[in-house]
Amino acid sequence: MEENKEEKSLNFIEEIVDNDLKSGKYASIITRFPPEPNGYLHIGHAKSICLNFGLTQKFGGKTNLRFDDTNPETEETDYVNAIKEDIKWLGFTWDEELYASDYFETLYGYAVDLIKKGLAYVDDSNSEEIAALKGTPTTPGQDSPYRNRGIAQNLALFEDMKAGKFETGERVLRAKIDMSHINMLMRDPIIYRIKHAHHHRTGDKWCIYPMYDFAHGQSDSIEKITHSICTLEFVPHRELYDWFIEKLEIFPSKQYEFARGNLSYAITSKRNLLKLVREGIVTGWDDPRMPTISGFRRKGYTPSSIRTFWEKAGIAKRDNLIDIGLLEFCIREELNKTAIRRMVVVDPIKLVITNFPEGQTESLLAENNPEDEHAGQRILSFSRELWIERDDFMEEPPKKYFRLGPGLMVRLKHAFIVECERFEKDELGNITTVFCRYFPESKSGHDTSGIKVKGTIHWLDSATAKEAEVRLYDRLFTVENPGMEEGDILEYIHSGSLKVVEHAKIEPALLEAKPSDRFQFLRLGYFCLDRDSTSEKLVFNKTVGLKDSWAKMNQS
RNA sequence: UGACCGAUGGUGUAAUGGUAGCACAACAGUUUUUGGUACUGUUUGUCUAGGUUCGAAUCCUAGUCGGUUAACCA
Repeated sequence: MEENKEEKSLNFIEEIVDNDLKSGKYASIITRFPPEPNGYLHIGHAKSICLNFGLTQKFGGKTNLRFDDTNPETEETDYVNAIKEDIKWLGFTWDEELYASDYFETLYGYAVDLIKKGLAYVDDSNSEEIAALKGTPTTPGQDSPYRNRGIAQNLALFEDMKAGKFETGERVLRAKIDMSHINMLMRDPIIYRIKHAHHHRTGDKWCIYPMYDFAHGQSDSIEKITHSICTLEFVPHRELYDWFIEKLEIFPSKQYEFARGNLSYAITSKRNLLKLVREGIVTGWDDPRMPTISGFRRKGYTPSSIRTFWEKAGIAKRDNLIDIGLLEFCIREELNKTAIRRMVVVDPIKLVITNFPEGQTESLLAENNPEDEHAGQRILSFSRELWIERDDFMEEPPKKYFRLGPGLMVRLKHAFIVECERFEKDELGNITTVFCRYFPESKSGHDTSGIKVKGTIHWLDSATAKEAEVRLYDRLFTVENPGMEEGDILEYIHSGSLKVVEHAKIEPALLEAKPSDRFQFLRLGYFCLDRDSTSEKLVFNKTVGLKDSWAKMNQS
C-alpha cells in the first residue's frame, strides 16, 4: 500500500548520470562547484550548488569545491572565505577544497606539451591586432604573422614570458587550431597571457596566467571530474574543452550545460550586484534586499527553503524567469510550521478599555505556535490601555472591513472581544485613541458571551510593551526583469524597498530573542533578529509577509 | 548575416511514439480566536505549416520567435 509513492522524474542531467552509472561508464561520479572568487554567491549560484552537490548525494560520489582563480586582478581571499561560508550555510560539504591556481605548474607543462606538438605558438601581436585578424561569424579570420614560428623558438619565447622578460600584454600564447573555424572560439584562442599582478594565493610567483578555456577543463580533468556542469553560455566552449583534452591526452571530463535560473524582481549579474554595493544603494553584499545567499540569510531565509525552492524550480535548458513568489512560498511554508508567534505593533495607536479598572492587570495564556503543540505557551498581560495597529481602525470603514470602527466589534487575539464606542483625533486628523468597552465573559478559551465577531486583531499592553526597530523590506526593483531593461539598472530601484520603523511596540518575551530565532509577528509576517541588534536596541528584519487577501482585495 | 541552443497554461517543470500531469500564481468555497494555516473545487497550455505513423508535445522538413556567441573575463 505504501509502495505507490510516486517517483519524481529525473531531470536531464540526473538522467545522464543515471545512464552513465548503469552502463558502467563510471563506477562513481565526481562533480565540482567552481566559483570565481571575485564576488559573493547569489541565488543563481545556489542552483548550481544544489545541482552539483545534489547529484552526488543522490548517486554517490564526490563533489569538490574549486576556486577558478586564474585572473589575479579581480580575485580576493575575502571572497573565498565568504563563498565557503555560504556553501556551508546552505548545508553542503565539499570533499576537497581546491584552486585552479594549485595547477599552475601542471597547466604550464600542458602548454609546453602543446607547443612541442606544434599546437601552440607565441604571438607578439597586441590585443587590437589579434582582434582584427579574428574575422567575424560570417567571415574567416586570418593567420597571425607569428603563427608559423618554429617549436624551439616558441618554447624559448614562452619561457621568456614566464620569466618575466616581457611587459603585461606584450605577448600571448595561442592554441594553433583553425583561423577559419566556424566556431570563433576555435580561431586560435589565447591560452596564456602576461599579467604582472599579485595573485591572492601564488603571490608574485607567476606573471603568466592561463585563460579560462585553458584552465577549467584541465582542472576538471586533473580532478577526474566525470560530469562538469555549467550554464548555457558555455555551450560553444565545449568544442574547445574537448579539443584540449584530446590533444593533451588527459582524463576525458565531459561538460554538460543547463539553463541558469533567473528570479523575478532580482538581478544576478555580478557586475550590477557590485554596482549596488559600490554606489551605496544597499548597505553591502549581505543587505537583506540583495539576491545574494548572504542577503537571503540575513533576511531570515533558511537553507532548506532555498534548497526546496531550487528543487521545485527544476533543471532544464530553456531560458526562464522564475516567479519570486515561489521562493516566498517555500520560506512561508517552512516558517509557518516552525516560527514562534509574537505580537508586534508597528504603527501604534492607543486603545482604551473604558470599563476595565485602572491600575489592574489581567494575565492571559497564549500559545506560541498553533501549528506546533510542543512550542508551549507564554503569558500576556492585559490592562486598560493597549496598543493596536493603526491599520486596524477606520473612521469610515467600507463593507467587509472586519476590524475596528465606530460601533464595530473585534476580538483581541488571546484576550477579549471589544466594541468601539468613540475615538479621538489630533489636529492633523490622525487617529490617536480609540475607546472601547470589553466583554469580560468573552475571554479566550472561556467565552460564554455568545458574541460572534468576524475579525481578530493583535495588540499589546501599553504598560508592559517594549520597543524595537523593525526593518520592513520590499522588492529592490520596480520591474519584473531588471536585467533585461534598457539603460542603467539604478533607474529601476524601488524607493520603498526599505522602511525602518524605529519604535515598534513589541512583546516583552521578544527581548530574549537570539540570533538564530525566527518569529511570526502575528498578522504581519516572518521576522528575524538582525546582527545590528545591541543590548539596548533590538533590530528585526522582515523575512516575508504573510499572505494578505485583504490587501489583495483592496489593491484592485 | 553565420553557427549553436531552445520553444508545453500567467510562471516553473513533467510526460523518453500511446489518457498532456505536478507545483506556484489566480479565482471560488469550507474551516478558523492570525483576512494566516489547512482542506475542496475551478479556469488557463503543446510556436506555425507540412510530413512519417494506427497513433506525434515527442520523430523528420521548413518557417517563426527567443537566447547565446565575434574579452589578453569566467
